[in-house]
Amino acid sequence: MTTPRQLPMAAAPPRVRRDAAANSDRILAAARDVIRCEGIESLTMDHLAARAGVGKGTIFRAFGNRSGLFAALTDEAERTFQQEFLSGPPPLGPDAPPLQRLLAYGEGRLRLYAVHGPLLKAGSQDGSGRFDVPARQLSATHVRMLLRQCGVRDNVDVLAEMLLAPLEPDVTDHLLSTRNVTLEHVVAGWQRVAVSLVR
Amino acid sequence: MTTPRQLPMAAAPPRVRRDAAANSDRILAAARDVIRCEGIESLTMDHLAARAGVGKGTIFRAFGNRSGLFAALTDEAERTFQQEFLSGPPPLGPDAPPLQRLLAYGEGRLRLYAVHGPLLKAGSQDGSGRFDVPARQLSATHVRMLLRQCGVRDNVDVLAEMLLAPLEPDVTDHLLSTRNVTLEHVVAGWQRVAVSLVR
DNA sequence: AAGAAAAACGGACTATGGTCCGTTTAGCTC
DNA sequence: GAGCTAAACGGACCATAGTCCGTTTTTCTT
Repeated sequence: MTTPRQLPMAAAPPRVRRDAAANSDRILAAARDVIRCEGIESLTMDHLAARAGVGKGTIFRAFGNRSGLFAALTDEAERTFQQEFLSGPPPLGPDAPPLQRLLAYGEGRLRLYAVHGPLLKAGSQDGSGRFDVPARQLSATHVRMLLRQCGVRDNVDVLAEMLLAPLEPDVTDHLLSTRNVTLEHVVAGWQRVAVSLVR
Repeated sequence: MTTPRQLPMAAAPPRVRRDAAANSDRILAAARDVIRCEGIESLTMDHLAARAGVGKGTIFRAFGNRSGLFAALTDEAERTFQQEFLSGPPPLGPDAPPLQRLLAYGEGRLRLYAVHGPLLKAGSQDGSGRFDVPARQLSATHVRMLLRQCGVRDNVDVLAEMLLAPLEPDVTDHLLSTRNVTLEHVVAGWQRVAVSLVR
């Protein structure tokens, strides 16, 4: 993240103690285990601490809060997706034209839901703080850049949020569960909004 | 409220006991009082119960949960807005052309935030259940209707949600507080999305 | 007006996310 | 390897939303 770009040996890399790393791993493993065996609604912090053989404080020290834990559970997929849209091949990566990249971004984000649906839903921040997560900020920056590259000049900050808001997991969840709609419909709808906005 | 439109004596009107009604009023009054004097973050259920001179169970019996309480606090403004877009004068009401109504709807919804911002923010349902509130369903139905009247034929369910999602209070709150943006910018951005979608 | 049935009351109780701080341990220095 | 320091640990503790059920009150019936 904030690793210095300079000489690798300078500027104190904040060493991670081995017990801390090991505990984080055990917590994540236990969390996946609980989710698989008992369902996501059984994943309380107390239960998880007991299951991982760890104090509750350790979980909060490692992940900050419940949302941080869920973020960590989906971190690998998120990082992969970030790599793809930052430096991967077309249509997500920088070698594709900007509109194509934008459409691919939305589709990718929505399909992430299809894979990690319950996780994302359970982990979505409760109101405040949802926007402060680094991954979300990166996404916002990315969409703003693509909008500019598509020729949008005015009000880019606002328009980017207008495009990002419908990508939140609960929107897709609602559409899929209560209206007669498939993920393909959601993708197509979002892309239609994006195309017409840029055109 | 839910007074029957038909013959008053038919269809068992579920009588509201007088003590219940009085307590609801006292709770709402106490809530506004606490918010005004001590700030919205001091409005815990225990505190409110003590302040209203009422048991905590009474609050939950009357409003269901914390979100229900906040919904009740903004109920009057919400009902007024509903009246306006269902049967009021143009540009919100049925005598205006559909696109104009749609733009006015978005603006009205966003300006509601300017008035009741903290309330709406604090009361916004925590993830699940946000879509099941009657007011939200009415809004969704309204936007779907307007989209159809604007000539949108395909995927109306999805497109309506794409337009509704950015109207959630936390989006506006984020834009206003962290980016250099005014409510007018938010309104203009949303309207641009709506116009380009329909065109 | 008295009695009965249904509804509402209230506050102790539960569940759960998150904090605090005295104790333990990893990793560095000599 | 002994000792030191900063970091991590862990579980008691706190705050708060929401539930439960014995008690009280309203309102209907006769």
